[in-house]
Amino acid sequence: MSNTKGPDHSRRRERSRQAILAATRALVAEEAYEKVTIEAIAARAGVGKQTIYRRWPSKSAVVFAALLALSEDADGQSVALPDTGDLEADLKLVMRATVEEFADPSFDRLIRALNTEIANDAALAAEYREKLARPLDEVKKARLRSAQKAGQLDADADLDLVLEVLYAPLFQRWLHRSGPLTAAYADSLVDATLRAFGP
Amino acid sequence: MSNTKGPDHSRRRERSRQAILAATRALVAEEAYEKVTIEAIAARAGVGKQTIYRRWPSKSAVVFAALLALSEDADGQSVALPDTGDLEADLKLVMRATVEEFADPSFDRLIRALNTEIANDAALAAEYREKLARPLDEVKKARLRSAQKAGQLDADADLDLVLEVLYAPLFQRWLHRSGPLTAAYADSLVDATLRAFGP
DNA sequence: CTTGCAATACGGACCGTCTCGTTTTGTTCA
DNA sequence: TGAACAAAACGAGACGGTCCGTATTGCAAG
Repeated sequence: MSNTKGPDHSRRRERSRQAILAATRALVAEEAYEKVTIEAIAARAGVGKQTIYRRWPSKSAVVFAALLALSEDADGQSVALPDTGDLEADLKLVMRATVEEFADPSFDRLIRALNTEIANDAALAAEYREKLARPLDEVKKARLRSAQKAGQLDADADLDLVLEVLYAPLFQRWLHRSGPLTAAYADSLVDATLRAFGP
Repeated sequence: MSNTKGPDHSRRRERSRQAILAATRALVAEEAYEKVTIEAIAARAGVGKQTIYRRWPSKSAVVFAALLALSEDADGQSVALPDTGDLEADLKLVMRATVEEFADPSFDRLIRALNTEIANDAALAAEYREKLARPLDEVKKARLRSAQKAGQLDADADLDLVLEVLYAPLFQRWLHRSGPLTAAYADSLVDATLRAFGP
């Protein structure tokens, strides 16, 4: 009954949408961020500027959507942390992997662009926390809760605080380029966190 | 003998320089950062654009110089942390003060602008570390060394790591607006840090 | 034959460069 | 001492360029 009028143009819409997001990711990953303009994205995507403005209100929103789509593709896939029963080993594995991610120039540029937009747009920051940061944090907190049950972590620990102490130093060192991101550094963050919140 | 040629026009130079830096600070503190343009700075300072470009190569450099001048004014003044002999009390005092600083809207905008520029300009980031971050870190590390001698902190602790664990969570929570910055939060960071690096 | 689109023209903001004529400053000489 | 001068830095703003966000147009997918 519903939607019986007119042909289904949603496929065109979806194709151009994907072209725009892919072009945005490509440009952000390879160019200096100030060269990533709406006009450049449109040209790269083979799309009129109006088609971009029809969907998103600003460059920030496009960049965010492009990265959000990335994480949604990977959905249901690796959304679980290892749980071998050894919290220290599992965390070191994850933190070392994180360090390696940040070493990839494309990833670096992507996250740097995202952070630039987020730092100056409170609404976008809220959407980032809701749709990107929080789900990831929940996965990590699930692993920490498992450790609490196993007696490897203080049962009264504030898990948000634990995650901050674990990740924020890494993030800041990366953002400000204030020191090398090595596996040893990842390990020392895990060690410090476990000393602070161990049983 | 040297420098006998040409009159000393440094007074004019210095006056316009100060006008530019003051105008930049005022604009960054009160406007949305994207409205802070070279043309706006020049107009506010009552100065030609060329006078700005004669001294600094980019808006980033002007903004950085404006904030650097601020910190150099306060030089030799409060460049020491309290040392009552009680590390926990002293750190909580300092961290609570930091939390309050971030609550000031002008300070918030200033530091947010600085971070935006720094995150996307490696050369500027290096200058920031050298001239702003490092001196402050040295002051903090001096207090930590005193605590090490007093047996209140692990003598083998990596003091850079201690500072990161202490400050980075606060910085990240502020940057991403991911939670409230309260005195209780400041205290809990000190507590966690001291558990991690205590004697 | 309708609807969404690519392409492109448009006015506006700001960029960074470039003249202008003016003001400040130090020097020279009456 | 002070009037005249030359050098330097300056305020103002014109300029061509890029990108913005909007509006129009003709075409192609459905």
